[in-house]
Parts: sequence; C-alpha cells; structure tokens
Amino acid sequence: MVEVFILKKRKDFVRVASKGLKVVTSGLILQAALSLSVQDDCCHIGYTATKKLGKAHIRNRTKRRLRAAVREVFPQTALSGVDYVLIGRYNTATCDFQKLKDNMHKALEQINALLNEKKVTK
RNA sequence: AUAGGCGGUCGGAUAGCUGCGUCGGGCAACCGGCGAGGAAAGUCCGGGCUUCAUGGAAACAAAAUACCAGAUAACGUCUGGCUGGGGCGACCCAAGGGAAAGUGCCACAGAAAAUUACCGCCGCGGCUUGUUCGCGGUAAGGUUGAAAAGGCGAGGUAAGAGCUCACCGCAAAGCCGGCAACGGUUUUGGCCAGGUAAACCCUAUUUGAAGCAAGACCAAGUUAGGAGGGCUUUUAUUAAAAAGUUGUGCGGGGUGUUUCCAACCCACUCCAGAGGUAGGUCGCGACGAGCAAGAUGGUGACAUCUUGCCCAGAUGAAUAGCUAUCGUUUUGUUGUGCUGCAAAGUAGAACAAAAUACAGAACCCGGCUUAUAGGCCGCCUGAAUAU
Repeated sequence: MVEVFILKKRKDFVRVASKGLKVVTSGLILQAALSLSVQDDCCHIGYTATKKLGKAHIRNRTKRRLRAAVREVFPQTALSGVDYVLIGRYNTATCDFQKLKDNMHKALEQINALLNEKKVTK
C-alpha cells in the first residue's frame, strides 16, 4: 500500500513534464518522474486539465473523475518515491468510468516497468 | 381551449457504496453542523475596502451621461409620468438637450440647391404670318432629388402667387391645468427654410489613479564587507590612470498635464545590518446598504417598525465519483376508450430508443448584459378560430 499525496508546486509539474516519462491512453495521459525527496511508502500526484478541454465546470469534472479513479487504482499499484502527473483529455469527463480505471491501471503498470528499468540501468 | 402580452418561480428526486473541504467537540479512534448559481459567467457601470507621502487653489485635457419628477449609499440602475413611433389590443421601443454659435459631409441627377424660369401657361411687340422670334409676367402643372421655400380647398387673376379666406400644420405671445416634462385654449404672424450631433462641435452635470496578484505582518535560503556608478582635482592628444569625496547647499524627482502656495518625503544602485525572495499567516466571511415573515405609509421604485435567523469559504483551488430506481420531454411501435359512414381527431396505457439545459463562488455588496433542455403559477388582451 502506498499513501497518495497531492502535488502542488508548479516547479514539480514542470520538472515531471520535461524530464519524466509519458504514457498516452484513451481518456488520460500519465507522466512520472522520481521524487527529489524520497520518503517511504508515499507518492505524489498532480492533476492537470487545460483550457482546451472546455469551460470551468468541465475542467472541474475532469479532475474529479481522475481523482475518484486514482483513489481506487493507485494505492495498490503505484510505486513509492515517484511523482505522477495525470493530464485529462477531451473525453475524460464523458467516457465510461470502468474503462477509465482500466486504462489508468494499464498506463500505471507500463510506466512503472519503465521506471524500474531506468533504476536498474543506473 | 387555441393565439398573444406582462410578471414571477422551479430548474431534477430517492437510496446505497466510496470520498472531499471547513467549523465545533474529543487524548485518540471518531462524532456532529454547514458546504455553489440564477446567472457563480461577461467584467460593462455604481459603492464599500486597500494602497498610491499630503492639504488647498486655478486652468486645460480626457471620459461618461443627456425629456420631467421621484427612489437609492450610489449609479449609466430602478419607479411613475411626458412627447414621438409600432401593434386591433393587452402592451412594446439601444427613441428623447442644441442643426437661426461655427465647421464638415450629402455621390449622382436636375433648368435651378436659392432672390432658381428648361419645358409649360399668360400678356405685349416684330415680320418672313408660324411647330416663328424677341421682351416681360408667372412657382398652378412637368422633370430630378433626401430636400424645390407650409398642406389642401375656395375666391381672385391676363396667367398666377398666403395675394385674400376657411380648415390643418408651424412659430411667437397671453391665459388656464400640472411640482415639472407637457397639455388645452385664445390672439397674432402669411410662415426663416432639408438631413446628419453613433461627424467635429456647443451647453449642462459628474469623475484623482490603480486594484485582494490591493494591502498588512512573520520570515528560511542566498549575499561577507565588497562590486559597480556619480562628482571634483591632477596627469594625459585621446583612451585611460591616480587621489579625494559620496553629502549640506544649489539643483532634481514625487497623484493625467501645466502653473502657484504651504508643509513634507526621496535620495547613487545591489548586498551584510536595514530590508526582504521562496514559503507562511492575516485580509477572508457570523452582524452585513444581511436574510425571512408580518404590519404601516406610498400608484410604484421604496421607506419605517416588530419578530425570528446566522446562511460556502477553497487557494494545483472542497462542495463530489459511481451504481440502481423513479420523474420530465420527444419520437416510434402495439393495443384500448370517445367522436365520426370514412379519412381523421382526441384521451389515457404498455414497451423501446433518445434527450434531461446554461453553467462552478475566489474580497464583498447594488445593478446591467449575455447563455439557458424543459416545467409550473398569476394577471391581462381580442382583427380571429373552435365549442
């Protein structure tokens, strides 16, 4: 089990976007990078919904759905000491919720495998 | 009932599982309260609040507003009225200072855009006696145009003309009604004369600016005594170098601009100290131009009084995610009742499908504007249709 904290600083978002890994699926985009300050059994996660998606209430709904999905998916599968960023897509607010969770699970496993590879090569 | 006008209101519900923010209680586990909108939107006006170092005077500039009276903390908002326009009507209107202060623009057309005569009409005259020429009168008719110097009828005349008269319109003056905008009426004047002010402009009134990323407070880290700059003097062709000094005066800057007066502030820049970045706390939500109900006054906007209530406070930003059932609307299919010969109309039922809006507080209030599936309620209208 991994405890999930919210990522708040703009600096961290920029770091993850520029230096981290990226996986694209239907409904969401997942980015990840190793945290600077490593703590046991916790990861940080941030949500992004750009203005491209729509007006404020649509962006809010996108983030809420991502948050609800994260609550069910992340504690089992996420790695500790990693910063994740979830980016909403045009269909995040309207797509089937079960599908959203499945896609998130797949994306998370994929990106975790890549991260582990990176650690090993180091 | 259909149709239409005006105003108001709601804008999904219930259950389960999983969660979030905040406040209160508790050592803790946890428990309890509260948790988006009518527009939270656009950021277009008006205020509160905050800062810009102040107070006062004058001029200029810029912007906004523009019938009258009232409401309000204030407004460009609202209410009631006036005039004009639209509608059969209920009602509606992004309509409302000044065009005889001045400037500009109005293509083209037309004889002519102002003391206008092309055609026409009338009179007089000439001789080549006629589809003739000249002189004069004439704005009734024709043409153009946005506009041809009141309209229309009668009298009048050679033909005509406000030349005269009636009615209508216009202007001025008086009287009456109204707080006023304005309305009514009488007399007088033959009638000064297009539009555009969302062209400049003129008149009146109002306005200092920027905004909670305002602003107040706490304060890691970094920076280590210096670096760069100005001024003066000396040397030097210049470039530059050295030394001194860095603060009093002069002078300079300080809310749109300029000017004036008073008092004041700033001071060479960065860094240590001072200060203040990251970050944090406050501002910030429960005392308010507050909300609800009632009473009184007022046509009304609204005001006053009484009683009760406390009602979101996030900051990568809570107020939800999912599932089920139901509701609402539309469409299709099926079958039923009623009217009807039939076509068809109408009422309710079952099943299926689709749709279920606009949109998310960010310092707070009062407005305006714009967006909005669908539903409900009240008052009112009558060219018309049906019973």
